[in-house]
Amino acid sequence: MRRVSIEDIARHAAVSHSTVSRALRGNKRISLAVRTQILQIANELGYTPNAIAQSLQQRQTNTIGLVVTDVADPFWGEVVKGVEAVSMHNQKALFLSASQYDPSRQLAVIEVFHQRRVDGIIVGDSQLGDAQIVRLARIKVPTVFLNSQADHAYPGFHAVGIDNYAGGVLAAQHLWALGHRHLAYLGSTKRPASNQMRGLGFAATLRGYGLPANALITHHSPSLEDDLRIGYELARAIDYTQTTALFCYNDSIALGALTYCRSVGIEVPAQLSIVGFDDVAMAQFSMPALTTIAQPKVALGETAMQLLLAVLAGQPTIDTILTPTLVVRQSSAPAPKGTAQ
Amino acid sequence: MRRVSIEDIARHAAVSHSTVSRALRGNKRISLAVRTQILQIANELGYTPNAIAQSLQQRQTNTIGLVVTDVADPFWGEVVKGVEAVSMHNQKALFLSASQYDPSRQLAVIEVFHQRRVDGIIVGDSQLGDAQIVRLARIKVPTVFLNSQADHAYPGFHAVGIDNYAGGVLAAQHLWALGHRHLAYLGSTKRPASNQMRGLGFAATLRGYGLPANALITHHSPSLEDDLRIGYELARAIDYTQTTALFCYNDSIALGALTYCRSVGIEVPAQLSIVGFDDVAMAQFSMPALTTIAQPKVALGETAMQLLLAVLAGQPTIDTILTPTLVVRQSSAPAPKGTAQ
DNA sequence: CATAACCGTGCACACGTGTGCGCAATCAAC
DNA sequence: GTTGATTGCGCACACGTGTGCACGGTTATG
Repeated sequence: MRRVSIEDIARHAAVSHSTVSRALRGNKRISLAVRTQILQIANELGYTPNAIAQSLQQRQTNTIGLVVTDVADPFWGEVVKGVEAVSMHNQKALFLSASQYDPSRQLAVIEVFHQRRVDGIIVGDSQLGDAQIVRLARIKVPTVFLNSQADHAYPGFHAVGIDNYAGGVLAAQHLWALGHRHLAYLGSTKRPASNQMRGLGFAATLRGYGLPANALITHHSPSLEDDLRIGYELARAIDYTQTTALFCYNDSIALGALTYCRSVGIEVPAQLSIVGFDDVAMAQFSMPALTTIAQPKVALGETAMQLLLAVLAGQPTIDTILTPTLVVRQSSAPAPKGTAQ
Repeated sequence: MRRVSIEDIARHAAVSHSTVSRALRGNKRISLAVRTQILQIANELGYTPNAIAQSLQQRQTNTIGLVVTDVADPFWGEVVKGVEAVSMHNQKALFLSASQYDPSRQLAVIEVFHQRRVDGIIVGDSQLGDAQIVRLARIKVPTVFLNSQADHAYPGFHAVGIDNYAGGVLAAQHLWALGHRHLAYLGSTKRPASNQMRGLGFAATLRGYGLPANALITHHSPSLEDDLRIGYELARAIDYTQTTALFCYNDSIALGALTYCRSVGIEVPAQLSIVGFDDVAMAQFSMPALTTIAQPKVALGETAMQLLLAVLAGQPTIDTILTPTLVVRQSSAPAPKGTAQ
């Protein structure tokens, strides 16, 4: 039942465990004859190095922890994919945990990671409050925040994210250019910061164009339900005798809204334009295909992991803010005639 | 820079590290006075137990490894969610890795897990060949296969999955009852075993009803591309002057097919019925909402993890096969008149 | 009062690995 | 033949934790 260790190999080869260790690591001071013999014995015995013992010795685990809000969310699925790919490629094992949008659970997960002595941590969609951050800062584990919902400006903390405000601006420019003059923003209370920035960029841009304040409606769902359902419910609350365009916090909400529209016979995009956010895989295959503000999701994950690796290597780093892009598809079109002011 | 250990606490409390260890673990033999003092010092010093050292000592890491084909796939996202939830709830940390449908990479990941001395492994969608399985069997780590693509009958190997054949039967019964007499199956070559069973259950049932062989077409995409795109391409190859119903390997393929149909003006379900498989979140929000064979995805992940925990606890276990269910929505309807033979 | 029972704590080892230092043997140089 | 350098390997320790055993001290018992 016991696993084979370098000690066992040493016994078979009639040498000390030190010699075996050096031979396996390719140390030059071990003679070729002994080295090849040891390698062969190791192979015969089916030796697998014990990473736990190595970690203890080296005070480094080659392990990183990733905490996201929900693995089943298509957005985070892609982010995780990016993180995992870079992580794997650099021989780091990846701990994954989900916080279910619960800040206290987010912190709990991080502390478990710390117990496991991960070399670094990536926190997706951080919703940690100040008190929790202070607690976190004490453990001094290099941490990268990915699309954080707050500014965490501490030494040892780094960030990767996208420019949510710019995303809101893009949506506003697009819809304004199409002639829409009564619009609504369907937001998410689960992610307060990014929600606010997207809405702000959207609203400020429209107001800059001269849109009166009462021509822009903002709705946020208070619930923690599935985003698709939230979109469905929020869309139901809109007065479509006026509103001709929806900008949604994300694609799931947009798709939920789209579903509502089709169920009550509102034609998209003829009567109503809908713009989403994220560009999840499904967005290009919905009917009509969804116009959306695309986040480079996989790149976001990759960048976060690369940033963390750079931090671990002691290289100087700077926080990264990626820029979203407008992807025009079929869910947005010129405003119906007679609706412009 | 060094982390605080029980040795440090011992020095502050003027006791030995043994006493500290026992105090922290609540050993009855330590006096209350000493215990409370030690706990306080530990708190002040910001002590966090070193799980690595504990793992080495206990020869158990409280860690499990999960390998799936693609984290960004909505199906696996939900499965991972289930695994993670149970794992977390039982104080086990979860290593996650993706194999990208590459069997050799799947094996490589497993060996990394073994190096890390995980207590158990869950392999999703296993595509390991016999040689690889033999190799795997040598390391003797309790392993659960989840929706495996092959029979891996070895001691220490367990399995959780769904009855793919029964799923095919359900689809056939449903479409036959609606009067469809010319049908097609759109399959996936990426998952040979489940693909075959779903197709077989479908075909055998139809043949049992008396459907002639040439009235059932089967298409498999050879590529490893995105499933949505595969569905789009496969749907394009069908002759719709005859075929009135599609049964698809999974929902992504079905949604891809649906997209194709709408792009060329084929009305679903009036002209064509489509049935998917999996019941991903998106299925209920597509237009029309997708009739599908539902897999209990989260339950699948939960069950796999619970089975693994039972194995680790030395309890007797039996492999589990969950049953899929038919979910009727709007993408399936009676066959158009005049098409029945 | 002597002995036994019990309670609280420390010593020492184990888990598996890597490495600084020393030591013996071989070899080259003068 | 002595010295010095070089090569190949083992000893011993460290990483942080848990635990069997022993040991000293206190209390109960006869």
